[in-house]
Amino acid sequence: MVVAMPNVNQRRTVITCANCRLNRYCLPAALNKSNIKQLEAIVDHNCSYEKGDHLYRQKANFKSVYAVRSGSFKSYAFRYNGKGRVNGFFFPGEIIGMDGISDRSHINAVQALERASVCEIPFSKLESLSLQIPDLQHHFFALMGKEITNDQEFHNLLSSYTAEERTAHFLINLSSRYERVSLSPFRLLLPMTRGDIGEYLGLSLETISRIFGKLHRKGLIAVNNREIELLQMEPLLKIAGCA
Amino acid sequence: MVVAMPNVNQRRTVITCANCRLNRYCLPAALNKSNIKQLEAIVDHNCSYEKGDHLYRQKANFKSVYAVRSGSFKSYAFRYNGKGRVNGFFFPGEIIGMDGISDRSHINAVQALERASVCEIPFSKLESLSLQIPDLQHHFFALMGKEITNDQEFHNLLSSYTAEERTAHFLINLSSRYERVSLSPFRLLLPMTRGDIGEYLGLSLETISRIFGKLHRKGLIAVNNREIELLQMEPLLKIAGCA
DNA sequence: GGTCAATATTGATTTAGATCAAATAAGATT
DNA sequence: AATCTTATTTGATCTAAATCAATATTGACC
Repeated sequence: MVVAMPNVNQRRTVITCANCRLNRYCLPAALNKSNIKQLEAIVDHNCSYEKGDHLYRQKANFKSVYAVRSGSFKSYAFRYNGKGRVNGFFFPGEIIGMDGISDRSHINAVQALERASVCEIPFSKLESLSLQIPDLQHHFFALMGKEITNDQEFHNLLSSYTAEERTAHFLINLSSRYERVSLSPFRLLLPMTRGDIGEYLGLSLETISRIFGKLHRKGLIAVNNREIELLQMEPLLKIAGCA
Repeated sequence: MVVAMPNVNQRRTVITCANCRLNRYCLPAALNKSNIKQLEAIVDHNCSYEKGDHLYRQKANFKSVYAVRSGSFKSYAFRYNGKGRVNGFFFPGEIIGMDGISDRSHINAVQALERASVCEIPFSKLESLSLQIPDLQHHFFALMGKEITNDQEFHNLLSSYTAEERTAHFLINLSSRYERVSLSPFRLLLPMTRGDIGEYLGLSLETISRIFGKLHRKGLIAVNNREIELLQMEPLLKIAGCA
Protein backbone atom coordinates (compact mmCIF):
# COMPACT_ATOMS: atom_id res chain seq x y z
CA MET A 1 0.00 0.00 0.00
CA VAL A 2 1.28 3.41 -0.94
CA VAL A 3 1.44 5.68 2.07
CA ALA A 4 0.17 8.95 0.72
CA MET A 5 0.16 11.00 3.88
CA PRO A 6 3.44 11.35 5.76
CA ASN A 7 3.43 11.14 9.50
CA VAL A 8 3.87 14.37 11.33
CA ASN A 9 5.55 15.22 14.61
CA GLN A 10 5.90 11.57 15.47
CA ARG A 11 7.96 10.47 18.41
CA ARG A 12 10.60 13.19 18.00
CA THR A 13 9.25 15.93 20.22
CA VAL A 14 6.36 16.19 22.61
CA ILE A 15 3.32 16.82 20.47
CA THR A 16 1.49 20.05 21.15
CA CYS A 17 -0.79 22.28 19.10
CA ALA A 18 1.79 25.05 19.43
CA ASN A 19 4.52 23.04 17.71
CA CYS A 20 2.32 21.08 15.26
CA ARG A 21 3.09 21.92 11.67
CA LEU A 22 -0.63 21.74 10.88
CA ASN A 23 -1.71 24.38 13.37
CA ARG A 24 -2.27 26.94 10.64
CA TYR A 25 -5.04 24.76 9.17
CA CYS A 26 -6.44 23.05 12.18
CA LEU A 27 -8.44 24.22 15.19
CA PRO A 28 -5.68 26.50 16.56
CA ALA A 29 -5.75 28.50 13.32
CA ALA A 30 -7.86 31.27 14.79
CA LEU A 31 -6.27 31.43 18.24
CA ASN A 32 -3.56 33.46 19.94
CA LYS A 33 -0.78 31.81 21.92
CA SER A 34 -2.45 31.84 25.29
CA ASN A 35 -5.66 30.46 23.85
CA ILE A 36 -3.73 27.71 22.11
CA LYS A 37 -2.37 26.67 25.52
CA GLN A 38 -5.95 26.35 26.77
CA LEU A 39 -6.92 24.29 23.73
CA GLU A 40 -3.92 22.00 24.17
CA ALA A 41 -5.05 21.24 27.66
CA ILE A 42 -8.22 19.54 26.43
CA VAL A 43 -6.73 17.71 23.46
CA ASP A 44 -5.41 14.16 23.51
CA HIS A 45 -2.54 14.11 21.03
CA ASN A 46 -1.73 10.42 21.22
CA CYS A 47 -4.10 8.37 19.13
CA SER A 48 -2.71 6.28 16.30
CA TYR A 49 -4.30 3.75 14.01
CA GLU A 50 -3.26 1.03 11.61
CA LYS A 51 -4.75 0.60 8.16
CA GLY A 52 -8.27 -0.74 8.48
CA ASP A 53 -8.69 0.31 12.13
CA HIS A 54 -11.88 2.12 12.96
CA LEU A 55 -11.78 5.53 14.58
CA TYR A 56 -15.40 4.91 15.41
CA ARG A 57 -18.25 2.71 14.20
CA GLN A 58 -21.69 3.63 13.00
CA LYS A 59 -24.04 4.52 15.87
CA ALA A 60 -21.12 4.84 18.26
CA ASN A 61 -21.66 7.30 21.08
CA PHE A 62 -20.49 10.75 20.15
CA LYS A 63 -18.09 12.30 22.60
CA SER A 64 -15.26 13.82 20.59
CA VAL A 65 -14.24 15.31 17.31
CA TYR A 66 -10.87 14.41 15.86
CA ALA A 67 -8.24 16.37 13.97
CA VAL A 68 -6.24 14.24 11.54
CA ARG A 69 -2.54 14.58 12.32
CA SER A 70 -1.15 12.09 9.81
CA GLY A 71 -2.42 9.51 7.34
CA SER A 72 -5.96 9.46 5.98
CA PHE A 73 -9.42 8.14 6.72
CA LYS A 74 -12.66 7.38 4.95
CA SER A 75 -16.14 7.67 6.38
CA TYR A 76 -18.95 5.44 5.25
CA ALA A 77 -22.44 4.46 6.26
CA PHE A 78 -24.97 1.75 5.72
CA ARG A 79 -28.40 3.29 5.77
CA TYR A 80 -31.75 1.67 6.44
CA ASN A 81 -32.00 -1.10 3.84
CA GLY A 82 -28.29 -1.83 3.77
CA LYS A 83 -27.37 0.52 0.98
CA GLY A 84 -24.19 2.17 2.06
CA ARG A 85 -21.52 4.34 0.66
CA VAL A 86 -18.26 6.03 1.34
CA ASN A 87 -19.24 9.62 1.98
CA GLY A 88 -16.00 11.32 2.88
CA PHE A 89 -12.22 11.26 2.94
CA PHE A 90 -10.13 13.01 5.58
CA PHE A 91 -6.57 14.28 5.37
CA PRO A 92 -4.21 15.98 7.84
CA GLY A 93 -5.58 19.14 9.38
CA GLU A 94 -9.18 18.15 8.71
CA ILE A 95 -11.82 17.54 11.37
CA ILE A 96 -13.65 14.22 11.71
CA GLY A 97 -16.74 13.54 13.76
CA MET A 98 -19.25 16.29 13.06
CA ASP A 99 -21.68 13.57 11.98
CA GLY A 100 -22.38 12.93 15.66
CA ILE A 101 -23.01 16.40 17.00
CA SER A 102 -26.76 16.66 16.52
CA ASP A 103 -27.88 13.22 17.69
CA ARG A 104 -24.97 12.48 20.03
CA SER A 105 -24.26 9.35 18.02
CA HIS A 106 -22.27 8.97 14.82
CA ILE A 107 -24.24 8.24 11.66
CA ASN A 108 -21.06 7.15 9.85
CA ALA A 109 -18.20 4.80 10.55
CA VAL A 110 -14.67 6.12 10.05
CA GLN A 111 -11.78 3.87 9.08
CA ALA A 112 -8.06 4.49 8.55
CA LEU A 113 -6.97 4.04 4.93
CA GLU A 114 -3.34 3.69 6.04
CA ARG A 115 -1.33 4.11 9.23
CA ALA A 116 -2.67 7.31 10.69
CA SER A 117 -2.97 9.42 13.81
CA VAL A 118 -5.42 11.94 15.16
CA CYS A 119 -5.82 14.40 17.99
CA GLU A 120 -8.95 13.75 20.01
CA ILE A 121 -10.93 16.76 21.22
CA PRO A 122 -13.72 15.98 23.69
CA PHE A 123 -16.69 17.91 22.39
CA SER A 124 -18.17 18.96 25.72
CA LYS A 125 -14.82 20.48 26.67
CA LEU A 126 -14.62 22.17 23.30
CA GLU A 127 -18.06 23.66 23.92
CA SER A 128 -17.05 24.94 27.37
CA LEU A 129 -13.87 26.42 26.01
CA SER A 130 -15.79 28.02 23.14
CA LEU A 131 -17.85 29.93 25.68
CA GLN A 132 -14.65 31.44 27.04
CA ILE A 133 -12.82 32.02 23.77
CA PRO A 134 -15.03 33.86 21.26
CA ASP A 135 -12.51 33.22 18.48
CA LEU A 136 -12.78 29.49 19.06
CA GLN A 137 -16.57 29.54 18.94
CA HIS A 138 -16.43 31.65 15.81
CA HIS A 139 -13.89 29.34 14.20
CA PHE A 140 -15.83 26.20 14.99
CA PHE A 141 -19.01 27.72 13.57
CA ALA A 142 -16.97 28.50 10.47
CA LEU A 143 -15.62 24.93 10.29
CA MET A 144 -19.11 23.49 10.52
CA GLY A 145 -20.32 26.03 7.98
CA LYS A 146 -17.55 24.91 5.63
CA GLU A 147 -18.65 21.31 6.04
CA ILE A 148 -22.18 22.38 5.11
CA THR A 149 -21.16 24.28 1.98
CA ASN A 150 -18.87 21.43 0.91
CA ASP A 151 -21.71 18.96 1.27
CA GLN A 152 -24.01 21.21 -0.72
CA GLU A 153 -21.50 21.59 -3.52
CA PHE A 154 -21.31 17.84 -3.49
CA HIS A 155 -25.09 17.61 -3.80
CA ASN A 156 -24.76 19.66 -6.92
CA LEU A 157 -21.94 17.47 -8.23
CA LEU A 158 -23.92 14.27 -7.76
CA SER A 159 -27.13 15.63 -9.19
CA SER A 160 -25.80 17.22 -12.35
CA TYR A 161 -22.26 16.21 -13.28
CA THR A 162 -21.17 13.42 -15.64
CA ALA A 163 -18.78 10.66 -14.61
CA GLU A 164 -15.84 12.46 -16.21
CA GLU A 165 -16.73 15.77 -14.56
CA ARG A 166 -17.11 14.15 -11.16
CA THR A 167 -13.81 12.33 -11.46
CA ALA A 168 -11.94 15.43 -12.59
CA HIS A 169 -13.52 17.37 -9.74
CA PHE A 170 -12.39 14.70 -7.31
CA LEU A 171 -8.79 14.93 -8.51
CA ILE A 172 -8.78 18.74 -8.42
CA ASN A 173 -10.28 18.72 -4.95
CA LEU A 174 -7.68 16.24 -3.72
CA SER A 175 -4.96 18.29 -5.33
CA SER A 176 -5.87 21.42 -3.41
CA ARG A 177 -6.21 19.52 -0.15
CA TYR A 178 -2.78 17.95 -0.67
CA GLU A 179 -1.27 21.31 -1.44
CA ARG A 180 -2.71 22.72 1.77
CA VAL A 181 -0.57 20.31 3.78
CA SER A 182 2.54 20.88 1.67
CA LEU A 183 2.25 17.77 -0.46
CA SER A 184 2.67 17.97 -4.19
CA PRO A 185 -0.62 19.08 -5.77
CA PHE A 186 0.43 17.45 -9.04
CA ARG A 187 1.55 14.03 -7.93
CA LEU A 188 -1.27 12.45 -5.97
CA LEU A 189 -0.70 9.23 -4.06
CA LEU A 190 -4.18 7.92 -3.48
CA PRO A 191 -4.75 6.08 -0.21
CA MET A 192 -8.14 4.79 -1.36
CA THR A 193 -9.25 2.14 -3.88
CA ARG A 194 -11.11 2.75 -7.12
CA GLY A 195 -14.06 1.18 -5.36
CA ASP A 196 -13.92 3.78 -2.59
CA ILE A 197 -13.77 6.59 -5.14
CA GLY A 198 -16.67 5.07 -7.05
CA GLU A 199 -18.87 4.80 -3.98
CA TYR A 200 -17.98 8.34 -3.03
CA LEU A 201 -18.82 9.73 -6.47
CA GLY A 202 -21.87 7.57 -7.08
CA LEU A 203 -20.15 5.64 -9.88
CA SER A 204 -19.00 2.06 -10.35
CA LEU A 205 -15.36 1.21 -9.81
CA GLU A 206 -15.10 0.19 -13.46
CA THR A 207 -16.22 3.66 -14.49
CA ILE A 208 -13.54 5.27 -12.31
CA SER A 209 -10.94 3.09 -13.97
CA ARG A 210 -12.27 3.90 -17.43
CA ILE A 211 -12.37 7.64 -16.77
CA PHE A 212 -8.79 7.57 -15.50
CA GLY A 213 -7.92 5.83 -18.76
CA LYS A 214 -9.81 8.40 -20.77
CA LEU A 215 -8.13 11.35 -19.03
CA HIS A 216 -4.80 9.60 -19.57
CA ARG A 217 -5.48 9.17 -23.30
CA LYS A 218 -6.30 12.88 -23.46
CA GLY A 219 -2.87 13.56 -21.98
CA LEU A 220 -4.29 15.26 -18.90
CA ILE A 221 -3.06 12.80 -16.28
CA ALA A 222 -0.61 9.93 -15.90
CA VAL A 223 -1.87 6.88 -14.05
CA ASN A 224 0.33 4.38 -12.27
CA ASN A 225 -1.92 2.36 -10.04
CA ARG A 226 -2.44 4.55 -6.94
CA GLU A 227 -0.18 7.30 -8.21
CA ILE A 228 -1.94 9.91 -10.33
CA GLU A 229 0.00 12.73 -11.89
CA LEU A 230 -1.92 15.80 -12.99
CA LEU A 231 -0.23 16.90 -16.22
CA GLN A 232 -2.49 19.67 -17.52
CA MET A 233 -4.38 21.59 -14.89
CA GLU A 234 -6.30 24.02 -17.11
CA PRO A 235 -8.26 21.42 -19.08
CA LEU A 236 -8.77 19.40 -15.90
CA LEU A 237 -10.14 22.43 -14.08
CA LYS A 238 -12.42 23.07 -17.02
CA ILE A 239 -13.80 19.53 -17.03
CA ALA A 240 -14.20 19.71 -13.25
CA GLY A 241 -16.31 22.81 -13.71
CA CYS A 242 -13.88 25.06 -11.83
CA ALA A 243 -12.83 27.18 -14.81
CA MET B 1 -50.64 28.23 -6.90
CA VAL B 2 -51.53 26.05 -3.97
CA VAL B 3 -50.45 27.59 -0.70
CA ALA B 4 -49.10 24.65 1.20
CA MET B 5 -47.84 26.40 4.28
CA PRO B 6 -50.33 28.43 6.30
CA ASN B 7 -49.25 31.77 7.65
CA VAL B 8 -48.58 31.92 11.34
CA ASN B 9 -49.03 34.66 13.89
CA GLN B 10 -49.75 37.17 11.20
CA ARG B 11 -51.07 40.63 12.03
CA ARG B 12 -53.22 39.43 14.95
CA THR B 13 -50.81 39.82 17.83
CA VAL B 14 -47.36 41.29 18.21
CA ILE B 15 -44.98 38.61 17.01
CA THR B 16 -42.51 37.34 19.54
CA CYS B 17 -40.57 34.13 19.99
CA ALA B 18 -42.42 33.56 23.25
CA ASN B 19 -45.82 33.48 21.57
CA CYS B 20 -44.81 31.92 18.24
CA ARG B 21 -46.42 28.55 17.71
CA LEU B 22 -43.18 27.30 16.17
CA ASN B 23 -40.98 28.02 19.15
CA ARG B 24 -40.79 24.35 20.09
CA TYR B 25 -39.00 23.61 16.80
CA CYS B 26 -37.10 26.77 16.16
CA LEU B 27 -34.15 28.46 17.84
CA PRO B 28 -35.95 29.06 21.17
CA ALA B 29 -36.47 25.32 21.55
CA ALA B 30 -33.57 24.91 23.95
CA LEU B 31 -34.03 28.11 25.96
CA ASN B 32 -35.73 29.11 29.18
CA LYS B 33 -38.07 32.10 29.37
CA SER B 34 -35.52 34.71 30.32
CA ASN B 35 -33.15 33.52 27.59
CA ILE B 36 -35.96 33.65 25.05
CA LYS B 37 -36.43 37.31 25.94
CA GLN B 38 -32.77 37.93 25.17
CA LEU B 39 -33.10 36.10 21.86
CA GLU B 40 -36.21 38.08 20.93
CA ALA B 41 -34.25 41.27 21.37
CA ILE B 42 -31.92 40.44 18.48
CA VAL B 43 -34.52 38.98 16.10
CA ASP B 44 -36.38 40.93 13.44
CA HIS B 45 -39.81 39.32 13.19
CA ASN B 46 -41.17 41.36 10.33
CA CYS B 47 -39.91 40.09 7.00
CA SER B 48 -42.42 38.87 4.44
CA TYR B 49 -42.00 37.80 0.85
CA GLU B 50 -44.17 37.20 -2.19
CA LYS B 51 -43.85 34.16 -4.42
CA GLY B 52 -40.67 34.46 -6.45
CA ASP B 53 -39.04 37.03 -4.16
CA HIS B 54 -35.48 36.34 -3.17
CA LEU B 55 -34.50 36.15 0.47
CA TYR B 56 -30.95 36.52 -0.77
CA ARG B 57 -29.02 36.01 -3.99
CA GLN B 58 -25.97 33.92 -4.67
CA LYS B 59 -22.76 35.56 -3.41
CA ALA B 60 -24.75 38.01 -1.31
CA ASN B 61 -23.00 39.19 1.83
CA PHE B 62 -23.76 36.95 4.76
CA LYS B 63 -25.03 38.78 7.78
CA SER B 64 -28.01 36.82 9.10
CA VAL B 65 -29.64 33.48 9.34
CA TYR B 66 -33.40 33.23 8.93
CA ALA B 67 -36.07 31.13 10.60
CA VAL B 68 -39.04 30.39 8.35
CA ARG B 69 -42.24 31.56 10.01
CA SER B 70 -44.72 30.80 7.22
CA GLY B 71 -44.69 29.66 3.63
CA SER B 72 -41.77 27.90 2.00
CA PHE B 73 -38.52 28.54 0.16
CA LYS B 74 -36.13 26.79 -2.15
CA SER B 75 -32.37 27.29 -2.30
CA TYR B 76 -30.46 26.86 -5.52
CA ALA B 77 -27.06 27.58 -6.93
CA PHE B 78 -25.34 27.96 -10.25
CA ARG B 79 -21.82 26.69 -9.89
CA TYR B 80 -18.77 27.46 -11.99
CA ASN B 81 -19.78 26.47 -15.52
CA GLY B 82 -23.42 27.40 -15.15
CA LYS B 83 -24.67 24.02 -13.99
CA GLY B 84 -27.06 24.72 -11.21
CA ARG B 85 -29.55 22.97 -9.11
CA VAL B 86 -32.14 23.31 -6.42
CA ASN B 87 -30.39 22.00 -3.33
CA GLY B 88 -32.87 22.57 -0.56
CA PHE B 89 -36.43 23.30 0.50
CA PHE B 90 -37.32 25.13 3.69
CA PHE B 91 -40.51 24.98 5.73
CA PRO B 92 -41.72 26.72 8.90
CA GLY B 93 -39.42 26.32 11.89
CA GLU B 94 -36.40 25.58 9.71
CA ILE B 95 -33.26 27.70 9.52
CA ILE B 96 -32.03 29.25 6.27
CA GLY B 97 -28.64 30.79 5.63
CA MET B 98 -26.00 28.45 7.00
CA ASP B 99 -24.51 28.36 3.51
CA GLY B 100 -22.90 31.73 4.25
CA ILE B 101 -21.31 31.14 7.64
CA SER B 102 -17.89 29.94 6.57
CA ASP B 103 -17.09 32.36 3.76
CA ARG B 104 -19.27 35.25 4.92
CA SER B 105 -21.08 35.12 1.59
CA HIS B 106 -23.95 32.88 0.52
CA ILE B 107 -23.14 30.14 -1.98
CA ASN B 108 -26.84 29.66 -2.75
CA ALA B 109 -29.74 31.87 -3.67
CA VAL B 110 -32.98 31.45 -1.73
CA GLN B 111 -36.38 32.17 -3.24
CA ALA B 112 -39.92 32.09 -1.85
CA LEU B 113 -42.08 29.35 -3.41
CA GLU B 114 -45.23 31.12 -2.22
CA ARG B 115 -46.14 34.05 0.03
CA ALA B 116 -43.89 33.56 3.03
CA SER B 117 -42.33 35.20 6.06
CA VAL B 118 -39.17 34.75 8.09
CA CYS B 119 -37.54 35.97 11.26
CA GLU B 120 -34.12 37.47 10.63
CA ILE B 121 -31.38 36.74 13.15
CA PRO B 122 -28.18 38.76 12.68
CA PHE B 123 -25.42 36.20 12.97
CA SER B 124 -22.88 38.32 14.80
CA LYS B 125 -25.48 39.04 17.48
CA LEU B 126 -26.34 35.36 17.62
CA GLU B 127 -22.67 34.59 18.19
CA SER B 128 -22.39 37.14 21.00
CA LEU B 129 -25.51 35.83 22.64
CA SER B 130 -24.26 32.26 22.28
CA LEU B 131 -21.23 33.18 24.38
CA GLN B 132 -23.59 34.22 27.17
CA ILE B 133 -26.15 31.43 26.85
CA PRO B 134 -24.49 28.00 26.78
CA ASP B 135 -27.78 26.35 25.80
CA LEU B 136 -28.01 28.57 22.75
CA GLN B 137 -24.48 27.76 21.65
CA HIS B 138 -25.13 24.08 22.21
CA HIS B 139 -28.40 24.23 20.30
CA PHE B 140 -26.91 26.05 17.35
CA PHE B 141 -24.05 23.56 17.16
CA ALA B 142 -26.73 20.87 17.14
CA LEU B 143 -28.69 22.62 14.37
CA MET B 144 -25.60 22.90 12.20
CA GLY B 145 -24.75 19.29 13.01
CA LYS B 146 -28.22 18.27 11.88
CA GLU B 147 -27.72 20.11 8.62
CA ILE B 148 -24.47 18.18 8.13
CA THR B 149 -26.00 14.78 8.79
CA ASN B 150 -28.97 15.59 6.54
CA ASP B 151 -26.63 16.56 3.74
CA GLN B 152 -24.64 13.36 4.21
CA GLU B 153 -27.74 11.21 4.10
CA PHE B 154 -28.58 13.02 0.92
CA HIS B 155 -25.15 12.22 -0.48
CA ASN B 156 -26.02 8.59 0.10
CA LEU B 157 -29.42 9.00 -1.53
CA LEU B 158 -27.99 10.57 -4.68
CA SER B 159 -25.15 8.11 -5.02
CA SER B 160 -27.04 4.87 -4.55
CA TYR B 161 -30.81 5.17 -4.79
CA THR B 162 -33.01 4.64 -7.87
CA ALA B 163 -35.45 7.23 -9.15
CA GLU B 164 -38.36 5.53 -7.40
CA GLU B 165 -36.46 5.25 -4.12
CA ARG B 166 -35.41 8.89 -4.22
CA THR B 167 -38.92 10.07 -4.98
CA ALA B 168 -40.46 7.96 -2.22
CA HIS B 169 -37.81 9.23 0.18
CA PHE B 170 -38.64 12.80 -0.80
CA LEU B 171 -42.32 12.29 -0.06
CA ILE B 172 -41.65 10.58 3.27
CA ASN B 173 -39.24 13.31 4.26
CA LEU B 174 -41.76 16.00 3.36
CA SER B 175 -44.44 14.14 5.25
CA SER B 176 -42.47 14.16 8.50
CA ARG B 177 -41.54 17.81 8.11
CA TYR B 178 -45.20 18.71 7.50
CA GLU B 179 -46.26 16.72 10.53
CA ARG B 180 -43.72 18.58 12.66
CA VAL B 181 -45.57 21.83 12.00
CA SER B 182 -49.01 20.30 12.52
CA LEU B 183 -49.90 19.86 8.88
CA SER B 184 -51.35 16.61 7.62
CA PRO B 185 -48.51 14.15 7.00
CA PHE B 186 -50.73 12.27 4.54
CA ARG B 187 -52.06 15.04 2.35
CA LEU B 188 -49.13 16.98 1.00
CA LEU B 189 -49.67 20.24 -0.84
CA LEU B 190 -46.45 20.75 -2.73
CA PRO B 191 -45.28 24.33 -3.15
CA MET B 192 -42.65 23.34 -5.71
CA THR B 193 -42.80 22.23 -9.35
CA ARG B 194 -41.87 18.80 -10.70
CA GLY B 195 -38.87 20.54 -12.17
CA ASP B 196 -37.74 21.75 -8.74
CA ILE B 197 -38.12 18.24 -7.32
CA GLY B 198 -36.22 16.79 -10.24
CA GLU B 199 -33.31 19.17 -9.84
CA TYR B 200 -33.24 18.50 -6.13
CA LEU B 201 -33.21 14.72 -6.59
CA GLY B 202 -30.88 14.67 -9.58
CA LEU B 203 -33.65 13.45 -11.91
CA SER B 204 -35.49 14.93 -14.87
CA LEU B 205 -38.92 16.44 -14.34
CA GLU B 206 -40.38 13.82 -16.65
CA THR B 207 -39.03 11.09 -14.41
CA ILE B 208 -40.64 12.69 -11.34
CA SER B 209 -43.95 12.75 -13.18
CA ARG B 210 -43.58 9.14 -14.26
CA ILE B 211 -42.63 7.94 -10.79
CA PHE B 212 -45.65 9.72 -9.31
CA GLY B 213 -47.72 7.89 -11.92
CA LYS B 214 -46.09 4.59 -11.06
CA LEU B 215 -46.64 5.02 -7.30
CA HIS B 216 -50.23 5.96 -8.08
CA ARG B 217 -50.75 2.83 -10.19
CA LYS B 218 -49.37 0.79 -7.28
CA GLY B 219 -52.03 2.39 -5.10
CA LEU B 220 -49.51 3.98 -2.76
CA ILE B 221 -50.32 7.61 -3.46
CA ALA B 222 -53.03 9.72 -5.07
CA VAL B 223 -51.86 12.52 -7.32
CA ASN B 224 -53.85 15.60 -8.11
CA ASN B 225 -51.44 18.08 -9.58
CA ARG B 226 -49.67 19.66 -6.57
CA GLU B 227 -51.68 17.67 -4.07
CA ILE B 228 -50.19 14.30 -3.18
CA GLU B 229 -51.97 11.96 -0.84
CA LEU B 230 -49.95 9.23 0.83
CA LEU B 231 -52.25 6.22 0.93
CA GLN B 232 -50.03 3.39 2.12
CA MET B 233 -47.15 4.43 4.32
CA GLU B 234 -45.55 1.04 4.96
CA PRO B 235 -44.74 0.19 1.34
CA LEU B 236 -43.70 3.80 0.76
CA LEU B 237 -41.34 3.72 3.74
CA LYS B 238 -39.95 0.46 2.43
CA ILE B 239 -39.27 1.87 -1.03
CA ALA B 240 -37.78 5.00 0.55
CA GLY B 241 -35.39 2.75 2.44
CA CYS B 242 -36.73 3.74 5.85
CA ALA B 243 -38.21 0.36 6.76
C1' DG C 1 -64.81 34.20 -20.19
C1' DG C 2 -60.82 33.98 -23.26
C1' DT C 3 -55.99 34.12 -24.19
C1' DC C 4 -51.31 33.08 -22.90
C1' DA C 5 -47.64 31.22 -20.40
C1' DA C 6 -46.20 27.91 -17.31
C1' DT C 7 -46.59 23.29 -15.74
C1' DA C 8 -47.52 18.43 -16.13
C1' DT C 9 -48.28 14.11 -18.51
C1' DT C 10 -47.26 10.60 -21.72
C1' DG C 11 -44.84 8.26 -25.55
C1' DA C 12 -40.67 7.15 -28.54
C1' DT C 13 -35.87 6.99 -28.76
C1' DT C 14 -31.23 7.45 -27.18
C1' DT C 15 -27.35 7.01 -24.13
C1' DA C 16 -24.31 7.15 -20.09
C1' DG C 17 -22.98 4.32 -17.08
C1' DA C 18 -24.10 -0.22 -14.68
C1' DT C 19 -23.50 -4.91 -14.71
C1' DC C 20 -21.47 -9.15 -16.08
C1' DA C 21 -17.27 -11.43 -17.21
C1' DA C 22 -12.39 -12.27 -17.92
C1' DA C 23 -7.73 -11.27 -17.66
C1' DT C 24 -3.89 -8.83 -15.36
C1' DA C 25 -1.34 -6.79 -11.83
C1' DA C 26 -0.07 -5.65 -7.26
C1' DG C 27 0.49 -6.74 -2.35
C1' DA C 28 0.31 -9.81 1.47
C1' DT C 29 1.44 -14.26 3.53
C1' DT C 30 3.86 -18.38 3.91
C1' DA D 1 10.34 -17.29 -4.37
C1' DA D 2 5.55 -19.18 -4.58
C1' DT D 3 0.89 -18.81 -3.47
C1' DC D 4 -3.16 -16.38 -2.46
C1' DT D 5 -5.94 -12.52 -2.09
C1' DT D 6 -7.27 -8.08 -3.38
C1' DA D 7 -7.31 -4.43 -6.69
C1' DT D 8 -7.32 -2.88 -11.45
C1' DT D 9 -8.12 -2.87 -16.27
C1' DT D 10 -10.64 -3.90 -20.32
C1' DG D 11 -14.40 -5.75 -23.19
C1' DA D 12 -19.39 -7.02 -24.16
C1' DT D 13 -24.00 -6.35 -23.03
C1' DC D 14 -27.90 -4.38 -20.71
C1' DT D 15 -30.87 -0.94 -18.58
C1' DA D 16 -32.51 3.06 -15.95
C1' DA D 17 -33.25 7.33 -16.79
C1' DA D 18 -32.31 11.26 -20.04
C1' DT D 19 -33.71 13.46 -23.96
C1' DC D 20 -36.72 14.65 -27.61
C1' DA D 21 -41.40 15.51 -28.83
C1' DA D 22 -46.24 16.18 -28.56
C1' DT D 23 -50.38 17.03 -25.84
C1' DA D 24 -53.00 18.28 -22.00
C1' DT D 25 -53.84 20.83 -17.98
C1' DT D 26 -53.55 24.61 -14.86
C1' DG D 27 -53.22 29.12 -13.38
C1' DA D 28 -52.45 34.09 -14.46
C1' DC D 29 -53.84 38.08 -16.63
C1' DC D 30 -56.59 41.00 -19.73
